[in-house]
Amino acid sequence: MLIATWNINGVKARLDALLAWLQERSPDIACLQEIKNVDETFPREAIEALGYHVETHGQKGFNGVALLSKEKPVSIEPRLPGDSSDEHARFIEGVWDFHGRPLRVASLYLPNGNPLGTEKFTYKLAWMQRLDAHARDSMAREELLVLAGDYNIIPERGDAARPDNWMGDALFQPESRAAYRRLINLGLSDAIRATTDADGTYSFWDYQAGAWQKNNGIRIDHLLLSPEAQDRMASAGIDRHVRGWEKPSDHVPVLVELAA
DNA sequence: ATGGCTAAGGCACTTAGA
Repeated sequence: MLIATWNINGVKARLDALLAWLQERSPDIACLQEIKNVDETFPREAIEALGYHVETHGQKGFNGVALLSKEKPVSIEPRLPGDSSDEHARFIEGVWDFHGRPLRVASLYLPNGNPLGTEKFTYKLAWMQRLDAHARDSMAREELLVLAGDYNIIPERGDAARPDNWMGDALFQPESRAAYRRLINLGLSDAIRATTDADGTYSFWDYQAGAWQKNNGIRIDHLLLSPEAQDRMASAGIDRHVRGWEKPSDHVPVLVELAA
C-alpha cells in the first residue's frame, strides 16, 4: 500500500506532470494539496482514465485538496472538525478497507501563517489546534492512520538548508514547531524521520533565486503515522527528481509504503 | 518591511504562496 502526498500548486498547470507521476509511481492513494480548482472543473476524467477514483474538496482560485485512490473509499469526510465557519478548503479524509481493517488517510493543507503578528498566523495556530483535537480522536480508534499533507512547518534545523533564513517565518516559529511536536507526542511518527536522520531530505524548493539549483530546500510535507500504521511501514521516501521536470510544482511527492 | 518566480482570476494588475 503506497501512500503519497504532493502539493501540486495548481492541478490545471500540473496535469501533465501529475499524470506522468501517477503512471511512473503508481501510488495506491495520492493526497494532493493546492489543486486551486473547484470540484466541478477538476480534471477527473484524465485521472480516472489511469484507474483512479477521485475525491475533491476544492475552492476557487487557491487552496483545495484531493484524494486519488485505486480503490474506492468506504467513506469521505471533507472537513476538519472544530470550526464550521472556516471556508478554506484545506482538508479531506477517506477511509479504505485494507485487508479487512480500516485505513484512514487525510490530505491536509495547513495554513502558511505569514506574516507573523497577523490574523494569518493566528489562523495557522488555531487550525493546528483543531488538527490536534482531530488527531487525538482518530488515535483513540487505534486504526491504521496516515495524516498526510503540506504542514507548512519546518520541524527542525536539519529540515532546512539555511535554517537561519527561516527565523521569523511562520514555518519555523517556535509556536508552529511546538504544535507539530504535540502531534508527534500523541504517538504519531514522521515517516521520513523513521527512516533517516540525514539532513537534506527536502520536499520544497522555492521558484525564486535558483533555490533548486542551489539545493536551498526545506522539508515541510509530512506523513504522520499512527502506531498501527508505523508497525506496518516498509519504507518512506521523497520523489525529489520530480522537481527537475518541466513546469514543476515547487513541492515534490513524499511517500510511505505500508506492508499488508 | 523584505521575495529574483509561479498560478489564478480575468484581461491590468492583484492576491497568494513560503
